[in-house]
Amino acid sequence: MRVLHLDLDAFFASVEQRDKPSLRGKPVIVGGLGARGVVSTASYEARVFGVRSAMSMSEARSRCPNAAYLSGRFGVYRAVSAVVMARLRELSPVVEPLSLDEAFVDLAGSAAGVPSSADEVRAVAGELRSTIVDETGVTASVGVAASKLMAKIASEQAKPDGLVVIEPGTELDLLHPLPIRALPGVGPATAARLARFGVKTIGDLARITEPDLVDLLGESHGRSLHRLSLAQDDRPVSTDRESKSVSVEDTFDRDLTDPALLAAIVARLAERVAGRLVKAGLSGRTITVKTRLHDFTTLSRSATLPAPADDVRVLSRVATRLLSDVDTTGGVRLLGVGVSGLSDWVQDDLFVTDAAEPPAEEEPDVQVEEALHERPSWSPGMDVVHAAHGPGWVWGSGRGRVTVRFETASTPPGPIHTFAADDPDLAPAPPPVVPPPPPTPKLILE
DNA sequence: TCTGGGGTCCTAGGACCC
DNA sequence: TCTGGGGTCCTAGGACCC
Repeated sequence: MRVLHLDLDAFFASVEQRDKPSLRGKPVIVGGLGARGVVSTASYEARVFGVRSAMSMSEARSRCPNAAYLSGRFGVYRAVSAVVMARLRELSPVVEPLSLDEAFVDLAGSAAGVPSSADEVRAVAGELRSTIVDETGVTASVGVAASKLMAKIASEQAKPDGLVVIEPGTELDLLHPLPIRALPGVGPATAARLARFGVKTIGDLARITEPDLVDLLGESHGRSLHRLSLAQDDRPVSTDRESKSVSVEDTFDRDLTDPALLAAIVARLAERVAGRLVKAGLSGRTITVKTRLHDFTTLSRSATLPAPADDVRVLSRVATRLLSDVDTTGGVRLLGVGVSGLSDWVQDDLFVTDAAEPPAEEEPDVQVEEALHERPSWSPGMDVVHAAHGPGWVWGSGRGRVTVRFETASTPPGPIHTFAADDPDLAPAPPPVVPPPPPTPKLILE
């Protein structure tokens, strides 16, 4: 009984009810309020009406028209979450957050050591739960068991606002009657596949031999589910998980078709990704553009650079080039830009101390040049122009016209103005104006 | 008005190398 | 001379999780 799993109950909705007493005891639904929003969290009062996470808001509204619909205040949720995580770290430094509202704790990392009896576990977990309610005003469900798997199953059983401790040796009694969907890693597709073989419960699953499961689900998935079905789980609680990708995506209220507009949007998404990379001190080699078409088919196009980049211009150029490989004529409902293959060093650093490196210095420019040659003369989101209104970004282009938004990194957003493509007023900006602002110099010490 | 946004991990095929 | 075998990297897609 060394692993503790904590899950805050209907977290976002609970925070809203805490801060707005008129919402207490009432159905509260937090999610996207736009035309294509989905439910992020439904309070327990809303769940009575069948409202669930990931359900479309339109369905939620028809099931529960009288609920309070809120878009969410993520800054507040982050702050509450930080308080909770801090309490967990007092219990043991070995904490693995899974999201804002969920974390594992390895109690073996605590100064007090692993609680030796179930009573002791109950005392520790009970105190934790009451501290959290006192300090944050939201309730937590807690599970404690010998492994991550069983701790998570236990906290699920404990919901809402409860505590379940699984004593060693009793795991299979609890696990085997549960539906296979209760196992982490069994989603709709895997459940449907297993159902065709009459596998409904975790106990059914445990009776399938490992080779059969591997045949059915593949090497990795088959092996791991076989082990989990027998409550065999030695995955460690790991504190320092480095992020592997950074991405940004937007779903539009209606499908978009204008190629110039799509290109401009991809360029802005690339800017947002670049901003987050720079802020985190990261750069990445592989750039991916995600496109969801009108019929929900999802395509991705990616390109890998010779060296990691975090530069807006590089990311924008590559992303728009990747988008141009996709047939968007039928309409696009979502665009996204992501960067993976991350490094925590920045290639164009001003002070590179290791003189032996790098040939990487030149190579990204080759990519940039290539990308440039494949694009029209005015590139949304990338080219900066200097016209009657002052400096601005090219926001859209095509069909003989160019849309300019008068804004640069150093000026606030200005008006959007449309020019004829051959308008003499439309001149490339002098080089010094080109954003982004110079990054603050970083010194590589190692 | 069906179906968000941020991630992780896996698979499969092809290129390329030894 | 008629066909290996393993490893790595890259791309695209898909399942899954919160």
